[in-house]
Amino acid sequence: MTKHEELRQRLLLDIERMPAHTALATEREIAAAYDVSRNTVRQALDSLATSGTVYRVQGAGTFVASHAVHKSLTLTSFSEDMHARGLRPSSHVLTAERTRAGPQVASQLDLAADDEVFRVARLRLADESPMCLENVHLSVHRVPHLLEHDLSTSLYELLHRHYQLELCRADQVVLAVDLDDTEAALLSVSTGSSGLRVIRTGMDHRERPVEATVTTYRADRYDMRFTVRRTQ
Amino acid sequence: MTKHEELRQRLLLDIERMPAHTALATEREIAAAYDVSRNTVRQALDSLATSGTVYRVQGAGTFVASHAVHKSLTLTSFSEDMHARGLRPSSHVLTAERTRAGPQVASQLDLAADDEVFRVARLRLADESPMCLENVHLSVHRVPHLLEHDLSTSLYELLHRHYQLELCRADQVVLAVDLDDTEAALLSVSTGSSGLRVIRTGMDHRERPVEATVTTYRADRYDMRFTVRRTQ
DNA sequence: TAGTGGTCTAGACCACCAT
DNA sequence: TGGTGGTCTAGACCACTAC
Repeated sequence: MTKHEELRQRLLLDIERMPAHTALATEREIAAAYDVSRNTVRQALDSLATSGTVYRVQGAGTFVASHAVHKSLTLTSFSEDMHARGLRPSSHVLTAERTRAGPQVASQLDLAADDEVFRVARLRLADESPMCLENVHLSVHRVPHLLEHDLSTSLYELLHRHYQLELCRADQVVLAVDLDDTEAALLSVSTGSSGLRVIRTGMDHRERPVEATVTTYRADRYDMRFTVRRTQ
Repeated sequence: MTKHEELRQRLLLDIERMPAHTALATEREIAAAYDVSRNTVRQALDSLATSGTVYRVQGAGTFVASHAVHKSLTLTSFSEDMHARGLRPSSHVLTAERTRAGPQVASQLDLAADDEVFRVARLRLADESPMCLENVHLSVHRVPHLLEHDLSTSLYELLHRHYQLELCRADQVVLAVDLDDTEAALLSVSTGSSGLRVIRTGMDHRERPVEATVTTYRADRYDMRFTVRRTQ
C-alpha cells in the first residue's frame, strides 16, 4: 500500500460524511496533518478528482463533489456489472466451438481471417431472468484448451486464473438495434423490440487484443450510466 | 503554454510516425534531451497514457499504443460531434418556451418542481438529414432572456459567449428505446424503429447543474465509440 | 544484475480567486 | 493582497522486467 493510496482512503472516509461543495483542508494543511509531502497529497487528490469524488478550483480550493453519480465508465465483466446493480448473474452456454476468425473478428484480434479462434455464445441472466446475449471470440493460441473449462461462470475470472490474462482496456461501440426473431426469443421479448448492443475489443496491459465480444442487452432491463468530462 | 504541455505535443509528433508497440526513449533520456526534470516528463507521459496514446509497463518501458481508436469518451456538443464525424450540423427549433421544471428536471437541475425553466426542443440534422431529437431544459435564473437569442445554432457556444457558462462534466444515461409515432415521424423513420437515447445532466466547473437534456438518435445513423479502462 | 517505471521528498515560483 | 491550486526542480529509493 503506497502512501498516496492510504491517504486517498483516509480522505475518502472524511469526504463521505461531508455535504457536497464543502471545502477540504488545503493541500498544505493535509500534507502537514499526515506528515507527507505536498506532491503525495496531490497524487491522492488527483485520484479522487479523476474518480469524480472531489473537484478543484484554482485559487479557491478543493471541494466535495455531488454524491449523486460518481460513476466513471470502467471496464467490467457482466458478473461484476450485475453484482454492482444488486442482481445475481448466471449463464446458459448456447455454443462453445472452435472455428475460423473471419474478417471482422480477425481485424479485432489482430489475426488472419483463417486463424483459429474459440467462439462462446452465452445467454446471460440476472436474478434468473434473461438480460443479454453474449458472443465472445478468443484466439486459440492465447487460451489453449479453453473449452475444457466450465464456461458458465465468469470468463474474465477464468482468463485470469488459468491463463494469467487480465483485461486492462477495451474499445467499445454502443448502438441501438431491432432484435431479430432468434435474439428476441432467447431474451424472452417480442420480435422487433429494441436492444442495446455493445461491440467490444478487450486488451491486456500490453495492448494485445484478447477478446472480441458482441453483447446485446434487453432495452427494458439495461442502461449504461457514466460521467464524461471536457478535455483540456 | 506549460512545459509539460509543450513536451506532450513534441512527443506526439514523434509518436505519430512510429508503429504501435515501439518503445519510447526512457523518462530519464527524455528529461535530459528536453532539459526538464523527470517529473515534468512524467506529467506529459501521464497525459498521453490517459488519452490512450501510449502505455507503460513497469520495469520495461513506455510504448506507442495501437493507433486504431484512441477515443476516450468526452463531453461534446452535437455540433462538435458532427464535425468530428465529417458531417455538417444544423437545427430546426420545434419549441422554445418558458415553463415549470417538473419533478424530473427539478431533481436534475437542483431546483423545486415549480421553479421556472426554459425548454428548447430541436430537430438536429447532419448533412440536411435528421439525426436526433433534442429536448433541453435550462434554469431561468442562470440564463435570463435565453429565448431572445438565435437557438438554431450551437447552444453550448451561446451559453459560453453570452452567459460565461462552460460545461465541464456531465452525468449520462444511455439506453435503447422504441420510437413512438411522433418521434419516428420527425426523424423520418418508420414507427417502432429503435433509437438510442441519452439522458444528460451538464455541470459547470463548480459542479453546479446547467442543463438537463434528453437526446434521441436514429439507430441507423448513430453509434457511440469510446475506450474504457480497468480501474486500479 | 542493470535498467525501467513508480513513489516520495522539500523546496520554489506562478496563475488565479477572494477580499 | 494573502492564500489557493498548478507547475517545476533535483535529488533519492523501491518494485519490477529482462537478460
